[in-house]
Amino acid sequence: MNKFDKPEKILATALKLFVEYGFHGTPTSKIASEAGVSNGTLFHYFKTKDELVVALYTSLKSELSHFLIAKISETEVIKEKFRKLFTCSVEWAVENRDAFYFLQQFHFSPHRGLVSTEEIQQHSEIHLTLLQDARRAKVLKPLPPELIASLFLQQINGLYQYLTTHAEPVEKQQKWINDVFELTWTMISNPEAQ
Amino acid sequence: MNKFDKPEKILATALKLFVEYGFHGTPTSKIASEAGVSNGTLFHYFKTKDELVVALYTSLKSELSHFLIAKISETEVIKEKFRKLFTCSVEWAVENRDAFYFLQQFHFSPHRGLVSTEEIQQHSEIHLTLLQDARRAKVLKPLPPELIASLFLQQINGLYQYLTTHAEPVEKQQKWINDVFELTWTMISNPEAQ
DNA sequence: ATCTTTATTGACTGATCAGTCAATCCGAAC
DNA sequence: GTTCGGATTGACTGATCAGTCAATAAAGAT
Repeated sequence: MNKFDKPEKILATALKLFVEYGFHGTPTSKIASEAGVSNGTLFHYFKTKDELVVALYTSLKSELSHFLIAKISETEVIKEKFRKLFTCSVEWAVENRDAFYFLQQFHFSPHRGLVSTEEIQQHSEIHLTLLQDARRAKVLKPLPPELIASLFLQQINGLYQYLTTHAEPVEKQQKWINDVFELTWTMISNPEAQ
Repeated sequence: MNKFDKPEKILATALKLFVEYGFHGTPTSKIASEAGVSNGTLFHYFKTKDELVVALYTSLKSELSHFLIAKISETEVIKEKFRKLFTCSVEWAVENRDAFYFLQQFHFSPHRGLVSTEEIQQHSEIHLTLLQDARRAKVLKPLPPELIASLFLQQINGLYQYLTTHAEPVEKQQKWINDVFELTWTMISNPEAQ
């Protein structure tokens, strides 16, 4: 194995094990051995176990973030940007179940406090700017932006939950994703304007 | 302290500590000492730490469940039942932040597998029967019931998230709760029938 | 070729902690 | 007042595991 791959391999292995056994249930020794490196190497790249957990979180967050930014910049109309954001988020979540699950797991763990607020906000920058654009264009209901953001994100979550627990053919999945997006859009958009 | 209070006191203390430090970050010894009992007493009432975690989960779940059932049985019209279910869930969540947070934390932890599927379903019985009633009355959109349930639950979640991170006067909170319920209802209900 | 830095190893340690247990305590029953 | 079963205690243990370290190897640098 190329040395440059090792930290990546460690992160990938940690993800798999954390999702299966939790942070506590996964000893660093097991991560190291399953990743095919020695105990010491793991601590060479990540000073502590906590640092490894946080590194995994930021790595996945920015992966998702870049993926979404790339997809969204292709479109122009605001509603279509929202649609892209929605569908791509769900698709990424379903195709990277472990990663998406881990992000939730992390969110509801004390490790969350180890990530600075700025870093967290930097990753939801897309959502915020898109929301501001929509606000300026007056296409949104008169609700607090943060509330709209929260509802929007939880719709993605709800869909992820459903799709990962009910096996369905891909076309059906696509249909639900589009249907739920339309419902969500009706929910948050202002019928008066636009 | 009355001996009958001890298991309850242990559960309450565990809740507080689990939310603050996580399952792993909370030694049983700390739970015992903060609850004002000895190490041995804790293990007298709960054979293992895992059993304590699961006991806390089922205890909170059934507390919420009974609370909701009591509130809902007061009303008759289906939409009003949904409204009650929604508003009461959110209010309970906001007034029992730690408890609601813990339920999520538990949900995204390996402990989840320790609770039998039947037990989990038993606790969401209200949601399921209400959903079946609504289905029979044909007031819902033609989507899979589980998908509707998931979206409904995540709306509660999104609102909880917003309300717990943005301090607002109680009247405002009430307004958002009602507004979001109406939005949710429009989202899941069939405008044709009713 | 020599020197310096960085990567890698795995045996080791010190601390932590879940769970045990023998001993006491307490209250209820009769 | 004696008996008996559960409640309570806290010191103790065996196992686990995060993180160290001294030694070795490999990779660059000049």
